[in-house]
Formats: sequence, C-alpha cells, structure tokens
Amino acid sequence: MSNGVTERTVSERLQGHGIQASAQRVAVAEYALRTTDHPSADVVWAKVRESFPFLSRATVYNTLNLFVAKGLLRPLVIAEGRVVFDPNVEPHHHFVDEETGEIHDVPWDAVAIRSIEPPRDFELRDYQVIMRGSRRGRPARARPRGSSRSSVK
Amino acid sequence: MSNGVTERTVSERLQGHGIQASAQRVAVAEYALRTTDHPSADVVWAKVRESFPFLSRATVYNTLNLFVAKGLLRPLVIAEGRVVFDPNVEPHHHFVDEETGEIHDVPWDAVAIRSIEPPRDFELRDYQVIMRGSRRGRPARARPRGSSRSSVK
DNA sequence: GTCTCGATCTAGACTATGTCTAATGGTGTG
DNA sequence: CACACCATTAGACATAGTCTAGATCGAGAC
Ligand SMILES: [Mn+2]
Ligand SMILES: [Mn+2]
Ligand SMILES: [Zn+2]
Ligand SMILES: [Zn+2]
Repeated sequence: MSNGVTERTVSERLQGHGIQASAQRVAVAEYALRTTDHPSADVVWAKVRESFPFLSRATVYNTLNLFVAKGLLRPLVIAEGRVVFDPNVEPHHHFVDEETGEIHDVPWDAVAIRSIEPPRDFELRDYQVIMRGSRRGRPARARPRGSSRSSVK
Repeated sequence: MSNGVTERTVSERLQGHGIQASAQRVAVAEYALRTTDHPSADVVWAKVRESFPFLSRATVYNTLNLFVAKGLLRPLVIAEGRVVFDPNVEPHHHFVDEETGEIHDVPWDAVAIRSIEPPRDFELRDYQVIMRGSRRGRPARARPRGSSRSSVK
C-alpha cells in the first residue's frame, strides 16, 4: 500500500519482514494481513481452513505470534476472553459495538487530543481511545455475543 | 466518599445497591470495593481468603459479577487472558505498565479531548484512553508478567 | 539429484480463566 | 416445625492459549 515497489506479493512482504515464507504462513497472511475485521486466532484458523485445509491450530497460533513479533500484526485486548489481531499497525482508535462485539477502526484524526498526561514517573509509549456503543437507533439490550457473564438471578 | 450520610458501612452500601448482604459478600466487598489495584477474580479470591478462609471460588465469581450488575464494580478488559475489576466506576482513563502488567488510574482531566467522532451510524456510549508504557528510566525489555506469548525462536 | 540439518508443522497434552449444575445450607414467615 | 427462597459450594465443563515431542519439509552443500 504505502510503497508501490517492494512488498507486492504476500510472500515478498513476509520476506521483507524477515519471515521465511511457507505455504501455511502465506495462507494465514493472505487472510490475516488483508482483513478489515479484527479476528481472533480461532477465527483465523476457521477462515483460512476453508481454502487451505492442511493447517493445524498450533501453526495458526505460532504464525500469528510470529507476525506480531515481526510487526505485521498488532494484538488487541479489548473483547473479553480472547485476543484479536489487527493488520493495521498504524496508530488508530477502536470502537466496540456492544451489541455484536464487533470492533471497528477509528482513524487517528477522528479524535483531537489537546493534551495527555501520563501518571508521574511513567513514560508514555503509546495510547489509543477505546469507544463503546452501538448502532444508532438501538437501545442496547443483550450482552455482546460470546460474553454472557453469569446469571445473577 | 461522595455522600457522608448514607452508605457508611460496606453492609449498608450493598443494601443501598439492592444487594442482600452476607458474610461472603461483605468479605469480598471489603477488599474489592476499597482497593486501588485492578485485581482479577482469582486475585480477589486469594486476597480475601487470607482473612476469610470460608469462601469458594464460585462465590467470588458470583459476587463480583453481581457487583458489576449492580454498578459497584466495572469490569475492565485490558490485560491478556483475564478480566480485572475496578471499584472506581466514575469515568477515568488507564495506564498499563508493560513491564509489570499493573494498571494505574488516570484522572479524567489528565486528558483534554477537543473532539471525538465515532464511526458514522454509531452511537457513542462511553470511552476511555488506554495508555501503555513503563516507569521512567527503564528501556522496556521483558513482556508483562503473565503474558509470555509464545516462543517465536 | 541426493543428503543433511535446521526450520517448520503437527496432534495432543496441558494450564488457566470463567461458567454452569446440582446439591447443600441458612434465614425468615407462619 | 414446615416451607419458600436465596446464597454458597464442589466439581464438572467450556474455551483460549501454550508447550512438547516427534514428523516433515526444504534450502543449500556437495
Ligand atoms: Mn510492511
Ligand atoms: Mn455507591
Ligand atoms: Zn484496528
Ligand atoms: Zn480504574
């Protein structure tokens, strides 16, 4: 995207980040580096297996963690009980739809921050705004899918 | 804090929020509603058992979820693999020390936001800034405790 | 083309967080 | 005391993620 010459194919992109390409890694990359969703590891496994059945769960986890270590993906801890992966590694914010659990990207410029003060003695490495809400016109009833914390009757 | 008359004891505070008091619930509340940490359920279990040994794991989870439902606690999904509970239910931000995994409160006024624009068609219910970094003077080496995502050798 | 060895892939065991179920225990009312 | 109701409990269960030990692959040396 940002450079028209290098990193044209997924394979080249992996090599450009010091990753030895392989059939499994390319298959995972094809989905995980292109999606605009924020899929969990098991979602990636399910999606990729549709077109590439010879792929173990362990390899998906290994590969995603490798991509994170090499800066191709960013792990997000936002939704309960699972890490999701974000192929957009540039600074941006997130909006969580509390109805569906879906995570939407919010451009960095959608939030104008005048000043930000970390706690004394702490060094701010990065930050983002987590917004929560739902689609307009819906009153927010049920909990986000997959959550269901306890009965509390 | 905010009101000097009602809700003086923990027991009264529970009743004021429509919660039937009990020995276990008071014991959990005594710790979980007063702490300035952001403990996970199992941390709460360990801490409370020090002074109140007759407490099952299930009751801790039930109680914390009840407190959340009644607005005494807020669940935070920030650190990997576990939900933590925040007795400060007023709007504020959080700073995650990536060295230790500790979560620190950041006052609402420490961030001055000029404008914030949720995605089109979405209604913003609430938001907060998640900051990440570490104590001044440390170069940020090891991953936060309890994390340790994969080897990637 | 064959060999070799490190890298990659894999099934399945294992750990940890959280939920659920079914049984038990306590408390107040009549 | 009998009854209803709710809280508590142990342990089973579900799920996310890690780890291990062995099988397989493949890039480079010959
Ligand atoms: Mn790149
Ligand atoms: Mn209160
Ligand atoms: Zn994103
Ligand atoms: Zn807090």
